[in-house]
Amino acid sequence: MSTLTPTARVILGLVASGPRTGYDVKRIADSSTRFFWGASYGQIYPELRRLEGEGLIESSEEPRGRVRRRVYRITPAGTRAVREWLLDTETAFEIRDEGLLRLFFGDLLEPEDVLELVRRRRTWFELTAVYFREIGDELDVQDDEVLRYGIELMEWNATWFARLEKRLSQG
Amino acid sequence: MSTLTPTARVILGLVASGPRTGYDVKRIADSSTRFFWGASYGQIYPELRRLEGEGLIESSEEPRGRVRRRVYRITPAGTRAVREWLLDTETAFEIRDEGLLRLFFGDLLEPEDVLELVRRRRTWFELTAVYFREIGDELDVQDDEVLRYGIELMEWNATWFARLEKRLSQG
DNA sequence: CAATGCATGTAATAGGTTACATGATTTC
DNA sequence: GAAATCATGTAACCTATTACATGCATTG
Repeated sequence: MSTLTPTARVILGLVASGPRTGYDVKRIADSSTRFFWGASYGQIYPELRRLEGEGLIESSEEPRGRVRRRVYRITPAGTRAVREWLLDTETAFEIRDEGLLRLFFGDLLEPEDVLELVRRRRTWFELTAVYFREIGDELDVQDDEVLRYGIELMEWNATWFARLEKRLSQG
Repeated sequence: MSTLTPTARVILGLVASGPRTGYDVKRIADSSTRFFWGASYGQIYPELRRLEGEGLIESSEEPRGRVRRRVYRITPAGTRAVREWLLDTETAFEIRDEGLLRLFFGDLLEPEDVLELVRRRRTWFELTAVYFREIGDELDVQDDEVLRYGIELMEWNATWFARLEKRLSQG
């Protein structure tokens, strides 16, 4: 049983959700999983071939006119692999947040600079929350738990930094 | 002006906070910035030499007994570089969350499996929140905004997944 | 005297992005 | 007929982790 990379699992999951071209995978990932696990072309096309080599997906040429086009579909072995991964207990959770890093080194700055940093951060989270809401309205996916999580996480962050802002400006 | 990698900035920030050996940097990063930006030995030692080569830090041999030991200190140019970075507006924010990815592909699972997944996630966040609190108690850093953020973020997540759990089990 | 901690380092490998090249089709 | 979208791909590069090697000092 080969161990798949996280990106391979994203790709496998997307193909398991329906027949996809490499281009499809990129497009869908960019508008959904991107926020918690992205994928670039440099990964997608080689990985699709690798997954096919391992028998987890299979493909057929389905050109549109004269545009060559390869559609991938999940195999029974692929379905088993996806389910196995989804039921696995291992949990990778990682935040890479440069703003938080800056706050951590706040002692190296003047108090007013820290305040400005916090203010910018609050604004950024507010804007991102709005942006996520717009995605939901456009795609009309009110029942998407993950998108809901994203929106509420951004809102929580905006609130947290607004509170810190108040504390710092009064403190 | 060379552009520093995020890890280089973490290292630079830690050296700016006080004289450090490579070992110090690793130890401190592991107990603090690790949760939002880690650093491994494979990065630290070469990066310290690179930063010294650029004149942002300088070092001196300060052996303890017969154990060779090189202590790095920030230079004026290094101080300028750190401040410049801290005041920069660019914000890298990234979450890599496999649990969320699993939830996203929930349609590929039976509802009871999704419920179990959500339950495990809730538990994990609860435990992590407790763990973060313990770090705060041990280090006695009640005024550390970043640690506070970590604790509250874990608690918010625990609550969010508890709510989802309820929603799913009631249908 | 064993285990743990302090201390430095590197080679191999993994994982991923960026930037580019190519060309058809559809939409405005 | 220009621009956007669909579609596939790769070479070069960057960043980072893992696993290992080495050895002294301190603590129980």
